[in-house]
Amino acid sequence: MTAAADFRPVYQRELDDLRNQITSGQLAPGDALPSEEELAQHYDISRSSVRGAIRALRDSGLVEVHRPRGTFVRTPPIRTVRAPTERYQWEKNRARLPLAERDQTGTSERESGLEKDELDFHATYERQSASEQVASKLGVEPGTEVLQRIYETRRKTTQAVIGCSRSYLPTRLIESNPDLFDASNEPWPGATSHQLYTVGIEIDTITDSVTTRMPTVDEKSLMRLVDGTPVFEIQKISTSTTGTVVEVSIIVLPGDRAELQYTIQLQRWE
Amino acid sequence: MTAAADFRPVYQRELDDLRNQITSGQLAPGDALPSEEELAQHYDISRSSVRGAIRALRDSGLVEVHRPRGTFVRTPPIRTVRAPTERYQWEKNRARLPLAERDQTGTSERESGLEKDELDFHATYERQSASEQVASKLGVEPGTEVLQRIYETRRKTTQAVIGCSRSYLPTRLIESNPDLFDASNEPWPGATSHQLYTVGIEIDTITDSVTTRMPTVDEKSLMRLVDGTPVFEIQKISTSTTGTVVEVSIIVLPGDRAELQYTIQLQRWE
DNA sequence: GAGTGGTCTAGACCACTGT
DNA sequence: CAGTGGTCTAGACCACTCC
Repeated sequence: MTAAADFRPVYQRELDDLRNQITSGQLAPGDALPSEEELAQHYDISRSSVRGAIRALRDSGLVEVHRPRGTFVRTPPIRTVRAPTERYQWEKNRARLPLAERDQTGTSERESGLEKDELDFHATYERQSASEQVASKLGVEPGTEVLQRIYETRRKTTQAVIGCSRSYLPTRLIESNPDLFDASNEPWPGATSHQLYTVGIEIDTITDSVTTRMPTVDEKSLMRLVDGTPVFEIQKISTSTTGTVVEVSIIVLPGDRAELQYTIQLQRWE
Repeated sequence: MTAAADFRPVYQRELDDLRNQITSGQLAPGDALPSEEELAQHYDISRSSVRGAIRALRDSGLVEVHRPRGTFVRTPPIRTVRAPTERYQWEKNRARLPLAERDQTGTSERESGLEKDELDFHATYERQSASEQVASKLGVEPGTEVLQRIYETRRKTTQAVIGCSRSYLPTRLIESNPDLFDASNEPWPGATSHQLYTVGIEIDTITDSVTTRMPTVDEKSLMRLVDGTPVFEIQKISTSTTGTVVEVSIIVLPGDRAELQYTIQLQRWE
């Protein structure tokens, strides 16, 4: 039914209308949208069509649903800057400091801008044989024994995961220090840089390969991601001063709350 | 109707089933899914519910729809690696080479792995007053005159946009060379590095701030993105050897076909 | 012309929240 | 208890492509 002056799908009118109201600020962040029933009556369309429009708004991150309270204009999330260029150097410098200083601040606190007691940190260790993918990155044969370490940092208040990483180290490189196989030593003061330092390894180069994708179902609920939020996946490869790949990490970060900052210093002319 | 042995939504059974078939390889990339009607009969649910499941599969990038041919298992797209760490240095080095050498290969070809004649390159220039956002990045007063340059690189065959960037230069810095205001000189051999070289500017540091988000409606159709594909947005800030910000660029890349690779060289111990 | 997915309607019941 | 969004059904018509 209804006038067909418009050739586009019925719900487009509602979609455009709401989108305009939001981007123009007529509907401010935090404001509630009318209920689906009300919208259906207002635009004289069925509730299914209303839901189509709202889905489009969700997918583009403009609104979020708090069931069963209603649908609200989304407050743009604050992005935490992660600056690997400086961060990795900072970590390396800390590795040779005395324990007292290494123990001061962990990397997660430094970067998230949160205090130690606002964060829950969790580490799981497991000896594994390297999958094909990990092996090829590490430059070892598939099946070679590696130590898998899974790190999760959560906000204490909400228990939402802020960042999650899986790290792989060939066990052969680190077996001279049995402490490195014991997860209960985490959080290790001075992080991986210091752990490797105890077995005589110095990191020379780190390569971050950054990709973006939609989260898996698990990641979505773990990180409390709203619909239409992508994630960063960073593959971090650390090479030692002897040219060996010593660690591969896969880091997943919520795409709406993270910003990655890389600084490239160019060589001077002349 | 139907047995309620399962507490989850009706379409979950179909969703899990199809997801397994795809990840296990039972349904290979390129294979067609059964039609919505067939699926509805097979799982004994309504077509709307089938569509819910298919939408979830699309959103997680597992299938794509070629209307009205059918729904197909998606072939994982090939990611083109973009390595700014080397790329920016390469561009800078080229700036002082003779014209003949600068003219050889452009940056877009080098990085996309495609030949010059497979790409369509388009540039638009416009003098503007700086928006608040651009001005704050450039470190100038809002309203200061800037040159906006919009670059679009398309695949010649499909006309799909491979990358799009908007660059802003304060006109004051470059007014000594009128050629720099003429878009018909694009593609300029040696790119921005050489353009700035002609007005005596040497770039010292470049900072890339990488974020990820869902594309706007326009970006989605321009880049021919399938549903559930995020984009990278890179804010590139170039600083000259005198410490002045000379260029701000905003680069948007398709998230399913791009990979960003940054290399961090650490200082040696001792 | 057959078959596909896109859109749409007009109903219905549910779990959950806040009052 | 009222009101929300989530799920679901059983129909319908359409534009489009491929044969």
